[in-house]
Amino acid sequence: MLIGAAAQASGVSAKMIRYYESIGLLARAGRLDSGYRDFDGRDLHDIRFIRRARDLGFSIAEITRLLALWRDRARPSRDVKAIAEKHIGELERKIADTRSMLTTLRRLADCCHGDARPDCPILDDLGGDEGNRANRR
Amino acid sequence: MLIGAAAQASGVSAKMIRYYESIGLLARAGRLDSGYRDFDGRDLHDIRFIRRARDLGFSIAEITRLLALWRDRARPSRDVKAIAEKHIGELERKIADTRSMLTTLRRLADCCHGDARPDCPILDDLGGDEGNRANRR
DNA sequence: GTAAAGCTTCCCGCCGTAGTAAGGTCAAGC
DNA sequence: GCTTGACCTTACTACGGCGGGAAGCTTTAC
Repeated sequence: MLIGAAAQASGVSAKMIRYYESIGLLARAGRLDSGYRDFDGRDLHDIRFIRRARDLGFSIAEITRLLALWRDRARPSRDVKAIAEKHIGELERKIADTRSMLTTLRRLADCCHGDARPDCPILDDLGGDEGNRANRR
Repeated sequence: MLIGAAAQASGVSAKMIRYYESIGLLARAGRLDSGYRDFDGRDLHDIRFIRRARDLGFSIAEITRLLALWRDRARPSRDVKAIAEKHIGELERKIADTRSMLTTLRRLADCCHGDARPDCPILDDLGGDEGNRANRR
């Protein structure tokens, strides 16, 4: 299976497959006489694993650990769960951060006429004096 | 006012102030005979503006436009509001994406014993056959 | 025989930030 | 005057995850 087919089958671009190999996330694939990479089922599995893990927002470093655990038949599920829960915490924090931006922004946008006049509470907040600023956090 | 004081007063690192100047987001600051940058009130205002806009998640490109609007006394607030609302949409999308990861991850983590045994629905999902995969979206 | 599609490596870009190195400047204290 | 240390300067590197493209080789199809 050539890299294009593996890309097609996994939803990961050929570019990224090479990249993952280069950073050691994927094992070095076998090569044909031509020098072309030749992927087998195991390789494809790993690529799909990476793809799914990235869809869940795991970082490359986390995926490295997850893949190692996957390969380890004697892994304690505790270790996997710990990684997942740490990531869950990060996602929750990210949502909270984004939501607080959103709250502020929506309040400001709601107060803005949005017409031809120059007065704008959004700019007042960004550029403005401390007194008039909306509560930011 | 030297760059260190401006950094202190704005909460933006000296590094980033130089960077913002280098990309044209900030006007080139005046210089003392020594070559040191010399920031005045206007400069400091802009730096603080940038800081607040970044706290709200605006990109550099958006801040460039927002700063230009701020400087334009004849701006239509409509333009400002449009930028804000576009950004609100992006934040909402980001939250939705993150939340859907979170939902899947939480379901998987809840099913994982998290003990010494190797069985793990999280790894099953990531590496597993299609049949057993949790509903991902 | 030739064209096109696919592969190879290598290098550059993005965004926003941090670090580090090698040097100039300035104020304080001896 | 001289040293010390804090501060400034530019210039380069790196990060995470990609994407783009050049220049060249291989394979397939007609």
